[in-house]
Amino acid sequence: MSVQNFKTDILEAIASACRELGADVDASQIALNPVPENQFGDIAMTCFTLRGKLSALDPKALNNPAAISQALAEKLSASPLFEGVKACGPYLNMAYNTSNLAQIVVGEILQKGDHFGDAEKKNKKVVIEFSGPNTNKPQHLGHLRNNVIGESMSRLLAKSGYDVTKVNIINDRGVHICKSMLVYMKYGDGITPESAGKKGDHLVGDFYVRFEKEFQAEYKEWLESEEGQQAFEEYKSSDAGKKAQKAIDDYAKIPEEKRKGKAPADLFASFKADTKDKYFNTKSKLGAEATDLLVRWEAGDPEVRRIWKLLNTWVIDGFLDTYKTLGIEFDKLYYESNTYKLGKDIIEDGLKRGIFHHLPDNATAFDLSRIGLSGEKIVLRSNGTSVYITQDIGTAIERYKDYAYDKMIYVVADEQNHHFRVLFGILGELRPELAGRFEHLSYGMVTLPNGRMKSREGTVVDTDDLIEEMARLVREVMDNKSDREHYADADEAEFSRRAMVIALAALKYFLLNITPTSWMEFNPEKSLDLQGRTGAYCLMNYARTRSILRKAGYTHQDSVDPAVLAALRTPEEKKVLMTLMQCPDIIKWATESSDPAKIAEYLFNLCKSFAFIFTDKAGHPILTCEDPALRAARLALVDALGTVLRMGLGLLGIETLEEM
RNA sequence: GCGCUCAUAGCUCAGCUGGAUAGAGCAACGGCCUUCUAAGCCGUGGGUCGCAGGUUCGAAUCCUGCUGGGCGUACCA
Repeated sequence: MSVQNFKTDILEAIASACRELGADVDASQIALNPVPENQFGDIAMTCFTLRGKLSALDPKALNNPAAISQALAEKLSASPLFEGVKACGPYLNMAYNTSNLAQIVVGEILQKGDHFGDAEKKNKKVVIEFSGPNTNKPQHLGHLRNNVIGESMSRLLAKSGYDVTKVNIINDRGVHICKSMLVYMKYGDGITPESAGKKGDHLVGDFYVRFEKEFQAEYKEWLESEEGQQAFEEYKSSDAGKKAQKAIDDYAKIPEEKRKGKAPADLFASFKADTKDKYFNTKSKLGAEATDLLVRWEAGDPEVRRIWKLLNTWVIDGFLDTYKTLGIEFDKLYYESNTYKLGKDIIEDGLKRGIFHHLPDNATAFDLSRIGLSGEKIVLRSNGTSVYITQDIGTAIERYKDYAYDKMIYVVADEQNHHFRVLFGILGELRPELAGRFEHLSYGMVTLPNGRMKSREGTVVDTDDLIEEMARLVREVMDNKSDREHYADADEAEFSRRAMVIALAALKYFLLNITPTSWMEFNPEKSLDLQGRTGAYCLMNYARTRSILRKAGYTHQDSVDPAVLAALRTPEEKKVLMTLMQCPDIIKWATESSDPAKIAEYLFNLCKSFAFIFTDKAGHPILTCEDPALRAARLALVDALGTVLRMGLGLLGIETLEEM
């Protein structure tokens, strides 16, 4: 008997009771709900939907949910599956037979171990792309959210029976990396990560920051120059300028007490923002130098390529370090420098097939009304060069050649929702057989208490720094613990290993605890917490299970005498059993809804159900339990719970500790 | 302007595809370390689910309108 069969049996018993009362009901149509606290039973069926269906009932009862519930309760009361069935108004409430539940749930978990909850192999290939860093600066908190979501989804998909391939696309080409290269060439003076004592990605990030600083200075000087002032005058009378002025005027008209939201930027500030790119591309000396590097890179200039290669190696080594710390490995790294030319021939082919068309200036475009959107999307510029979407089209099709995927998932922030709608729409037109295989796993931004992270304002939270800070905080808590005897036989290396495991657990749990689609706030003061619903709490409860089992001299057995397990029967034990039983459904649900937060929430609930028992030494003694059968049953329960906890944390990419 | 999206406790977030008295963590307050790890356990207070309608036996959940945020609407990536 497995948990799955048990659930099927219950649905079948209810369906059968319905049939006996004259309704044509199939078990698969029955939906059960949890029962609110303080109500009888564990699981309930709502009887409104059965109105008029139980033809065996007398006419007065036929449309009365309470009567229907009552009739079904009478039919089911003899079932050995339940220790009680009760009609509570229109609800049919059922209480599981606890001993039976214990035998089924604990029995299956002990037997399957970490494979508890595994779905059957689906023989479907999923390629999941995540991380996608740029090689001009280190990864920040936003990337970290992407990384942990991607990793967790990969594990969930594998657990759910898919054949998963994890890929990363490194954006190692473009004007952004040229900016860092330029600073290195101008001021680098032969510096290396070793000589600077820095990770390569951080060093190159410093170059990038230096570029932005120099550029801002140059831009400021221009803005103050006669030419800049004149451009400002022109801006004032331009459409963009008038629009900005109107926003400012409109805001000023609102009475002060009624003003909501942010005030619009002043006219000069909006001019400054509006003109920055134009200045970079047409006036700036530094801009010209960076763009020149890009041109030389594309032409294959050996010196530019050498420096590019050098810096990229530094950065990517830095990224690999960070991935290693995070416990993330990719099956394949794609590099944009190898893929950016892909897609052009596919566009040419699509043009011949009438999917794309030329605009008057010779640019190639896709008519978005073909996919229910409006406007046109340029897929090749008038000069014939690629845009962002061109290479995405090429890469998706190239990857199909590599992996013949049934599904291709892109873990990318929600600011690109529209881009992916367009991309998937175009791919569906180009390759109808691939339509429906693409999914954008869209996630929200991580904000700070005062808004979005802005590199210009230096408010970006760096991933490596954050991990280090978290580990430091964990270490502080460890060092201040009152019961240090638990660490007695650990050495310094073991301390710091544990601190790192806990720190990563805390960060990953924090990021995964919130539904990916929601934007989330990171508050440096409050978010680095080890109390309450956190990764540390889950790890601690796992360590508690291990500690008890160690002290009991317990050794895991794949099967335990059902008669022993039948000793479990308190409401709190039942709560644990019922939570354990949910596990496979939660995994399925989290996978289907692309939401690791459902696992995070589940694990917290599981821990809480155990924490009560663990601390209730008087009511639920385990080690000190005098009844040998009950002691054995509780130890088996602790083993089962620890197993599910370890497996579930694994789905979040969180490693456990035997002691903490 | 148009498209997408969000609005739930003081704060950060859940709410299982319409079900019973809307939950958790943090923060506040009160208990609990001679006994299985106090990074803990137990308890108390705190919500007209943005507003107004509609559908339904039943709405935080579905529909419409409104208000207010956010993102997008590039021959940038």
